[in-house]
Amino acid sequence: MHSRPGTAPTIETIARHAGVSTASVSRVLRGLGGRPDTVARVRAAATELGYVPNAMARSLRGGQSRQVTFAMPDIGNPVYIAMVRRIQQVVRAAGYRLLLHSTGADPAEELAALRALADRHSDGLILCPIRVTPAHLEELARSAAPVVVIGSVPEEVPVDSVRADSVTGAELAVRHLVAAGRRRIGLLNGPADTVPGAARHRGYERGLEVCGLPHDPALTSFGRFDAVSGEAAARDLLARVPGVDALFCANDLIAVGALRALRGTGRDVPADVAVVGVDNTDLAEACWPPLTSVDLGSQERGRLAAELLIARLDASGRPPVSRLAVQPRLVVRGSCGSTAGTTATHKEMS
Amino acid sequence: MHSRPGTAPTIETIARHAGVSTASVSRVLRGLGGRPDTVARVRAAATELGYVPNAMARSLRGGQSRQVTFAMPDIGNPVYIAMVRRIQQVVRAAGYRLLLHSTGADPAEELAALRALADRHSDGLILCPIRVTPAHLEELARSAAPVVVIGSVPEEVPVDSVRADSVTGAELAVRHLVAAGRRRIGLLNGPADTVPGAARHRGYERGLEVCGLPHDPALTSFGRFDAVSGEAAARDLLARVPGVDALFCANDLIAVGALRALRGTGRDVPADVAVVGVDNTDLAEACWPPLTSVDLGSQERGRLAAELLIARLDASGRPPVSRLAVQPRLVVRGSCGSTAGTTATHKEMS
DNA sequence: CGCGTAACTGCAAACGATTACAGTGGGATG
DNA sequence: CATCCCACTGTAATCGTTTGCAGTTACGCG
Repeated sequence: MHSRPGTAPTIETIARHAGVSTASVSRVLRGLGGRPDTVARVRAAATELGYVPNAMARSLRGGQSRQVTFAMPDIGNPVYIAMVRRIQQVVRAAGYRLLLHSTGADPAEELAALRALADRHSDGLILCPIRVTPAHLEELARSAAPVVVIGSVPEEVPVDSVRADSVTGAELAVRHLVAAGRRRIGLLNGPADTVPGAARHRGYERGLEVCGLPHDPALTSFGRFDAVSGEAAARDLLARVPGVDALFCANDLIAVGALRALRGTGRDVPADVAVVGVDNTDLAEACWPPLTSVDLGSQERGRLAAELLIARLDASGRPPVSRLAVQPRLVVRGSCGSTAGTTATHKEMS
Repeated sequence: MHSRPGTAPTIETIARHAGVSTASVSRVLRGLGGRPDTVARVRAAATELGYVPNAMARSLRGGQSRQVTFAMPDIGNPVYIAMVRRIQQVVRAAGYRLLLHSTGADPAEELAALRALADRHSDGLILCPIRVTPAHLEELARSAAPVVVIGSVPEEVPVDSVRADSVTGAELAVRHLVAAGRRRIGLLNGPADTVPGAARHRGYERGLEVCGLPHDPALTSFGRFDAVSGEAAARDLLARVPGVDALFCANDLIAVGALRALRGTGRDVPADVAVVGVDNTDLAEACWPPLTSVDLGSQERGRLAAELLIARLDASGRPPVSRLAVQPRLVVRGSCGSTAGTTATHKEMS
């Protein structure tokens, strides 16, 4: 069983055991010189007693916890898992531990995550908000530790960020559907008052406009960013406008729900209705037909965000604020009855 | 931007500001009495200066970090996400933060997670190992902080654990397939030398035996626990034994791969080949046809593990070792051409 | 042999909070 | 008015580590 409190050897134990001062133990163990015999004795004592430095004491003294937090809306959405994976890679390589915080897309929880930085348990935060309220901006401005936002923040807030170009992504999807001969393209969106919801709506309208198609509000529906909501919204829309020949879904979860609804109402995908999702998650490969999806570079956003944060933490000088954007890429699969594709890039913007 | 180091107010700052000692500040802020005017002054100073107690200092003094770690094999597998979600719920409710560690099913990483407890950055660990080596048992026995294992550990290791009954789960699946009229049932397994791999293999054999079917080793294949491996294994098996009429897959990822292979070789599911997965993840609902899957109670295992850990952390007395087991349950969907089901229970075993 | 220099070492002060202990005051009681 | 009690407060030690500073030692060189 695990050791009783007060049992673990401290630097003091080692010092007594090796007949030197605690200062020497610390120095030897951190590799800062020492006479060969001292080094040997300390090393020996340390291994013999199985000494491990106390991380909390070290953090207190050193002023940093070597931990970073990732706060995301919903751990059930595979797109965030993709981010977590990359973030974990980067931060672990840099010697940081990763704390997780699934906020449930609740602004209050997001603010809590930001405010929690004040207690210094975390050296930095990667925040993936889905709505950005004035309160967010306020807290971002006075945050106690560096924050990197995955998403869009107004220019005037001097915070590192990595955003996807959702608008262009949605436009890409619509144009692809039009190129494939679709004319009555529905939009199954998430909540209208979220940043991604608004952006994808805008991109959808822009896509229609560019292609010279009319914008029929009856083809647009708002719900949540999950499969259950997606299925319900699709059924609704299909009932309301039976002639729909394509559905652009604001994320892959919604798309999966839509596929279910389409099967449930006896339509073939892609023959009767084409479907396109967003995020290019593992789900897109798992479902049937395989889902054409707009890849918003979640992996890359995760990696970049983590790298930005680490850079800011490790840099002694204050690097200038970075605002990165990742370019969308359409990954064509079976659900839209077509085969053309585009490729991804990301570019730095400021 | 975030505040420069040394800027944040400490208990000392508040003390000076309120004209009292640091002890009084601490007491007031922890709600341990005080004269009304003192309380008022301290509270006022604290809010005015935006004081937040330093978590590291508190941890050092208090001897606990109020953090727990969850180490799992693969964050890309939705079954572990289901666990994370529940674990996070429980530990947050108890006032703990959650650290994440995806080990990549690498025993060395798992051992590292165990040993990392020695630096006291985490008060406890929930470990989900996929192999259990003697080294694991050794480290478990001398771990520096409480550990709860999700999975099977030998009786003689006195560690809290929550296990699924994979053997019975696999047996359930096979019996169901036989009841649905299948006779040549293949097994697409993960690695043979893993605990779940071995258990599911055993359950598969037991199922065949109980139903009086011959056990043909040609129908069994071992690979990894992911979709790519599942697809390859399925193609192999189908080429080797064209007459297979059912595939029992050791997890949902493998099953998703198998579905792809079946479609690729022009077979209908469930008409030609029935498919059953394990874990009942979100994927089972997302794919087509919807996947019949053995629910091994991942959500409940996550919850129970977290509760066990919290109980051991908060309890002053040492609670006896708990070994919980969660009962499997078959969730029938379209992929096996049948409609009967069973229900889940879990029971305490020691 | 004396001196300067360099390497090593130990003491003690931080880091920021909690808390045992002792002191202070006020009010109630005799 | 003296006494006791109690609630409150402050001092200082403590958690375990790192690190500035000063003191020690050894060694090379003139």
